This record gives sequence, structure tokens and C-alpha cells, in this order.
Amino acid sequence: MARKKRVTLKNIADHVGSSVTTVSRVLNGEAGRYRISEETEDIVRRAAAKLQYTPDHQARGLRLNRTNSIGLIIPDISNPFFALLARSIANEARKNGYSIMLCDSQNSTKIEVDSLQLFQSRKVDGLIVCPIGQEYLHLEQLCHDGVPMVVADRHFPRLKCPYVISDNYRGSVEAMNHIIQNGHRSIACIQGLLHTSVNDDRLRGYRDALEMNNILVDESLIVGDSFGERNGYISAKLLLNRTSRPTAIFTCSNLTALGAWSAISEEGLKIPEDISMISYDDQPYSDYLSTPMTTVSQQTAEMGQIAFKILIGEIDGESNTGTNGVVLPTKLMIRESVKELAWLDDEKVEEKVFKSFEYAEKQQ
Amino acid sequence: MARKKRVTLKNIADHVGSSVTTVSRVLNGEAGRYRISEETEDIVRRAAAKLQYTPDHQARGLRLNRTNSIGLIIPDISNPFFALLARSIANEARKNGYSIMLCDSQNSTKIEVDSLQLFQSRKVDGLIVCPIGQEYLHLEQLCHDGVPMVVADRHFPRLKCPYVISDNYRGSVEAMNHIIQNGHRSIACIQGLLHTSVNDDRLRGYRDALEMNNILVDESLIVGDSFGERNGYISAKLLLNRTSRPTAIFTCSNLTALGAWSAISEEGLKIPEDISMISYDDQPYSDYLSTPMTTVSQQTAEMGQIAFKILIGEIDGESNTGTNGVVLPTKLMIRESVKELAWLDDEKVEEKVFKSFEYAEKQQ
DNA sequence: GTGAAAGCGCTAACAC
DNA sequence: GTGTTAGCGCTTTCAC
Repeated sequence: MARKKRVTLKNIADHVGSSVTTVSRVLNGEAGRYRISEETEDIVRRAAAKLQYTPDHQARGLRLNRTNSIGLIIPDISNPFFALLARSIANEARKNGYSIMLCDSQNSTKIEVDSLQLFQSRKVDGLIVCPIGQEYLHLEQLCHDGVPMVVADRHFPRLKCPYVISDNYRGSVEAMNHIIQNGHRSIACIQGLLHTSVNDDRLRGYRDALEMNNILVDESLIVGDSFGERNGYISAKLLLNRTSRPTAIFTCSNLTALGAWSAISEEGLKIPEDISMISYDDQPYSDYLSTPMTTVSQQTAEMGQIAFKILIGEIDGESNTGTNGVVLPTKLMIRESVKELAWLDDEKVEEKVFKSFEYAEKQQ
Repeated sequence: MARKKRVTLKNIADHVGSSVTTVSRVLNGEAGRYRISEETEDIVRRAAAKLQYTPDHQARGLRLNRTNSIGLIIPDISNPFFALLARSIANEARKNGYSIMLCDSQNSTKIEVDSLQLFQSRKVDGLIVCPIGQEYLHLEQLCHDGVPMVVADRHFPRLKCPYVISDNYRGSVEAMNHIIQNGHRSIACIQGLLHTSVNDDRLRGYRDALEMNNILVDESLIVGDSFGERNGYISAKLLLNRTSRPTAIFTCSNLTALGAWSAISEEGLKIPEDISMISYDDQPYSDYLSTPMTTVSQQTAEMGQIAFKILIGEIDGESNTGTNGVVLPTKLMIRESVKELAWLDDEKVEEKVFKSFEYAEKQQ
């Protein structure tokens, strides 16, 4: 069964005995502008409907030099955070008459670069990219060439390109303060991918919160190197088998949290009795884990919407929209994975943890 | 900053003083076939590199009448099952030189239909669609027109179009047998979207398993109408507040399971002590829930790969590839959410539950 | 009010 | 070995 032959403007024109020009005008709703008679318009529309005309975006795009499509690069769509982000972007795009071309870069910079190139070839009107995050020269090149682009989730301080991210620094500080307020002093951090803004900001928050509370940063408690589940598992294993175990773990992603969770239960430890935990990324299941998990929640859907809006601005308007970066606040979802340390009960828990450095001393 | 002007074949031709044809041939790797001198080839390649030539897929596609892209329709990309499926398809596509256009239909048939139309307009070479599943006339039309298409996850018995699905019937029977073997007789089912193959097959498995074990199907225990979390919550609430509560719940999706979980803990009930549960879709977190959940696991990545392979076959080869449908086996992941009912301990648990209808009688 | 024709960037039949 | 040219389906300038 051969694919049905496409109906073209010319077919319609022949059918109604007019020219392609007229048909094109009518079908583009420009009948009024060109004062095409209502009768003609009607005939054309009828014919188009009857022949089941479908405009050829490709030909149209070639002529107009636009595709009404945008390229979207996601490091791992199976990560619920990115799935949600992608959904939000896809829907926003659809509502605005754009299609999205999806690339899952699998956390590979090579795939990211290749896809960017491919998207250029496909002449997408713009790009939303969640970069791997360690290199950005390829992005800078595109920016420099004036390709409309917005970076989401991660960003590069030196890249002149609009971005929308979460306030990862504050999110971490809040999370850490919560842990510290509960009396913890030996807090490990399972990092995500090194040298990415997301990780750097979260780690900086971790460090600063400790310092603000006069707790010495123990470098050996900072472990890990990826946002994946496996890293969570391995890092937690390491952490749990130290001679002196940390009393809490701060985890930089939902996936690492799951991996760590696995290691913890494998070691026969209970959360939060034996070890406390806090993680980034609120998830539908966060509440139903063996211990409801305290998390740093991000405004994922909003991130997608904003990214798309900025991009449309870039595409439609002047390149210098002046929009630089949008930083979205996070929210600490306090549940039950952080234990209030017993020895704290002996003393009056201070409201202002910033002042509580006597605990820090006690720890040493 | 204006977007950089595109470099075309003509630019290169002018630059090296040859014709577009030659340049085109060289760049398409047909230098050999046309016996173009190595020297010319070299010059052309150099020039292309120097000018940073990017082929224009759009123009190429217009000429060749193909886009090397496929349309992908997913009902809800934020559902981990579909996210995984999408990732698998996206990667397979990339490896084979195809781009994918993503549409999240949000479980709306209207969006599904519109997107299909849009994809036609965009002249995708083929379609992989996970349909909402209640209507299929629009799909039949496409099939009839000879558009390469494969349906994934759900299917329609009367639609002549290749599909790849899980063996939902068997999956349910196995799950139900497991519950029944543990002594349960009053088992509720929280359905997904009605009149979809996924739901029908799973429900049929539920019914048949009961009947095979001589347990009367209590229609009032079959509730719900969507694969979403909210339906799980509402349905479970209803179930839990009946005068006589079922001892187990069989849930037709990961999302409904989470909703039900929420309702159960809200009612102060414990899994599996107070109520047993089993759900479709294994998830990374299934093991770490307050009670590790017994689930029916699907081969999601394989489903995506197979769907893509079939599609490519359709695109490249004859339309009648003869491939009809692929059914993937499921696997029961037994964890701890199903309780072995106490009164069973009094008697010898039969290996062959199929023969155990004395229990069924006792129940009545 | 309507149409002819050029051209977007590319490939391929045909010519030399 | 290389070039000329038609044409994919569309929009738009210019002409009448």
C-alpha cells in the first residue's frame, strides 16, 4: 500500500481553476488583505477541505526560513525531574504552535555537541538546553552566532545566554540548617556531577551552612561524582563503612538519594534512627518511602514555562531581550528523614542555630 | 546581533570555483561513484570545513521527500514508565540518524489527533504512538493512507497496524495468583482508563484469575477509571471505607498505586498488615517504599527498541512487513506488600492454588 | 481582485 | 570528471 500522494496548493488551484497564489492567500487567512472575493475564498476553502489538504511545513519553512520547532536537550529524560521539565516545555510549545525535537544526551557531552549540530542542520528556531554542564564552549559559539537559546537547570557564569535555574545555593543552606538545627554535626554530602553549576552551588551551600554554624568542614565527608543512582549507592556504602559514621547524609539528587537509600537498608541501618537523610528534588513517592523523606523541592513546571517564554522572546524579538537569568526559589519539604539528635534533649534547643557553636566544639 | 547567515552549497561552490553538483556529491560521499578527482574532493571538503557548512535538512528533505524524523506521542511523559519508553526510543532513533518530535498528549484524544495531523504536516517519516487508547479511527485512517506507524504500550484488536505491548493479561494473572496463593479472597481492583487495551487486559487477568481459583468476582470491588495518581487516592478511599474492607488491592498502574498508598496511610492502615497491595510497573523506588512493593515489571526499554525497529522496517521496506504485534512478557517482582493471611497457617498451604477452592467456599 | 514568476537549498536526470 | 537545469511546495514581489 503506497503512501497517499500529498495534496498541494497546486492541486487545489487546478481543482478550483485559480492560481496557487490565491489559494495560498486564502489558506493563510489573507483573503481580506488581498480583497479576495468571498465566493472565491469559499470555493478554495471547500476544495482544501474536500481534498484534505495538509500544508507542507517543510516547504513553507524553506521559504520562510523558520520551522516553528525548537530543539530540547535533556541529559536523562528518565530522571523524573527532567521528565517533568520536558513535559512542561512540550506543553507550552504545543500551545504556542511550536513542535519540539527531543534529544536525550545521556549525560554525554559528545552527544550534546552532536545534537546541537544536528539541530542547527534542522534549522530549529531556538534551543532549550539542559547541558551536561562541564563544558560550554559549544554553547558559547551558538550564542555568539545569535542562535536563540536558553539554558535551563544548569548554567555557566561566564556564558552570556539567558538561563533559568533553581536557587540551589539557598536550597542547600536551608536543608543543611535544618539538619544542623536537629543537632547534627557530622554531615556527609553525596555530590552530583563535578564542575556543574548545580553541583557547585549545592556544595557551596553545604559548606557555607556548616561554616555559618561554626562547624568544621570535613573534606572526607564530601563524596561522589554523579547525579545517578549508582553513585548514590557506592558513595553511601563508603560513608557507612567508615570507622566513624556521619549522623546525616545530604544528597544532591533524587536518584542518588534512592541509591543511598538502597545502601543504607542493605547495611541494616534505619532512617532516621541510625542515619538521617535529606535530598534534593521532591517526588511523588517522597512521602511514601519507608521513611517519608525530607527534600528540597524545585519549581520544575515553572522552570519549563519560563524557559520557553524567554526563548520565544529571543526568537520573536530582538536578540538583546536583556533577560539574563531567572532564579527560582526552592522549598524545603520537611518530613521524617531527619532525626533530632538525642543528646540535644539535654539542653535547650536554640532557635538561632547560627549562634550554637558550643555544639560544634562539643563535637570536636 | 543578527543570526549568522547560513552557508550553502552554492557558497562553497563559488568559493572553490566548481558547481553545486560537485560539492553536493562530495559532501554526500559520492565522490567515488562519480569519479571526482581526489584533489577536487579535498578542496571541497576543506572549504566546507572552513566555511563551517551545515547541510540544510529542510531543503534536503523537501527534495528527497523525507525528513529523517519520527513523531512520538506519549500520553504523559512525567509517568516514569513513559519516560523510560521515550528515552529508549529517543536513543535508538539518534543512533539510527533519526530525530524525534515529541508530543505529550496529556491523555487527551483531541491533542493526540491534532498532533498526528501536525506530524503529517511536518512530514515525519513515521510515527510511534502510545495512544490514549479509547478511540482509534484517526489511527486507522493513517494506517490506511500507508503512513508508517507503530503503536506501543496499548493496542486495538481491530487496528491493522504493528504494535508492541506487554503481556498484560498474563501479568495480571500472575499477580493475582500470587495474592490468592497468600490466602486472599476479597481482592479489589483499581482500574486504569476504561476501554483501553491495557486496562481491559489487566482487568481480564484479574477476573480470570479469580474465576480460575473459584472465587466469585465481586463487581463492587472493581473501581476507578484512570491511570493517574488521583484516581488511586479516591478509589482507595472508597474501598477502605466500605463496611467490609477487601484484604488486598490490585492496582493497574504505578501512579494509582502511589495515590492508593497515600489514602491507605491517611486512613492509618498499614501495608501489608491491614491491607495487601500489588501494582503494575516496577520503579526504582519500589524497593524503598514504607513497605517494599510487589509489582508487575514490564520490559520498557525493550518495548521502545522494538517499536523503533519495527518502524524503521516499515519506513525502509515494503509496507507489508508482515510484522503484526509483539507481546513482551512481564515479571512479577515479589517483595513485601502482600501478606500471607493468618488463617492459612492452620492448614497446609497448597502448592497448586488452582485446586484450592475449599478456601473460596469458606469465604462465602 | 488575481496571477506569473522568482527563489528558499538541495538532489538527480541528463548532457558533454 | 564535471556542469546545467528542473523541480520539491511554498510565499511574495510585482504586474495587470
